[in-house]
Amino acid sequence: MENRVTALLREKGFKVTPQRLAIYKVLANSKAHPSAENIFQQLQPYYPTMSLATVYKTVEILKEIGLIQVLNAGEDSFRYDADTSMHPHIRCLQCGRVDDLHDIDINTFIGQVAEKTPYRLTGQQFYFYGCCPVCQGKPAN
Amino acid sequence: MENRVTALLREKGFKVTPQRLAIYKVLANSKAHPSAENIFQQLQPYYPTMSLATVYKTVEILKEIGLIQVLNAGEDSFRYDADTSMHPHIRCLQCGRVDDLHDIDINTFIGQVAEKTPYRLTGQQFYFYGCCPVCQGKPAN
DNA sequence: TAATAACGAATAATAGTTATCTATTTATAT
DNA sequence: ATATAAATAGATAACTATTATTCGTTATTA
Repeated sequence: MENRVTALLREKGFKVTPQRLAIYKVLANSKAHPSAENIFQQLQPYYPTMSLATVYKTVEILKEIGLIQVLNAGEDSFRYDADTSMHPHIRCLQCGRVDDLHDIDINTFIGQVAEKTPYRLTGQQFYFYGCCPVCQGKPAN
Repeated sequence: MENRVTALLREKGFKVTPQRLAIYKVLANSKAHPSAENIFQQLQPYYPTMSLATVYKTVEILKEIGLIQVLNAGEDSFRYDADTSMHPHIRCLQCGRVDDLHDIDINTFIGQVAEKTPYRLTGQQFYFYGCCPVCQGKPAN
């Protein structure tokens, strides 16, 4: 799996560095859709000299070569997801966690839009909002 | 229509000011989903002393009392929409315009998600991306 | 019309992100 | 392995959207 990243970076003319592999690995091993700040903090113990700018530059590259997707779930910062398959996301308005929604048929929905809009479609993002199971047990803030 | 806004502001304990009515009117008369900066510029000729902070505070209030909805179509700024009905949006990746998508059945899609997720759903936003009819005629940038 | 609570404008502050600069590191060909 | 050229990482400054603060002004209510 690390080879695939290495190969793709080289193929697209980017150099392979430990930082880039580490940042991708954080995303590949997480289902929490971390933000740049988040990735930075997770790597801090292992790469104490790495700067936040490096994280931003790297996720930009990873997005460009199609290894990750960028999420904008109405927060003040972006999140990143190594699962590039097309799937909706859901955010808990109480605790802020963002989860994947899998096994949902999105194709009929997309097909419907494709039929009706004069746009040529190239992509889409679906965001749901609500209260996660954990927070349903807590008193509403 | 202006009476509805006036009444709702008062009812919720907010004062009715010319600036607030003007900002709402800009949104109500537009299908372009303007940003705060945009609203500010449109009102500049008529309210030359109005500050951008006033626009931000006002859209926050308008959102709170349910007169508008806030869009986050993956740009660096938010957009505002006086059409609070639940409808998907589509953004042209070339020129940046954002259009409404109407007459789309979103309920089966939402129903499907409601069934599968353990979250309690409270809302959703659907964003499509592509190339608008105008830009399809232009050379790709 | 007076009292009071909220507001608008100006400004400063904040936060996320991007640009710049230079020493260092990677890739490639010897 | 090593030298070389190109790209990168880190530090820092800059930038932009948004939010907070302050104070004179205005809308509401009686």
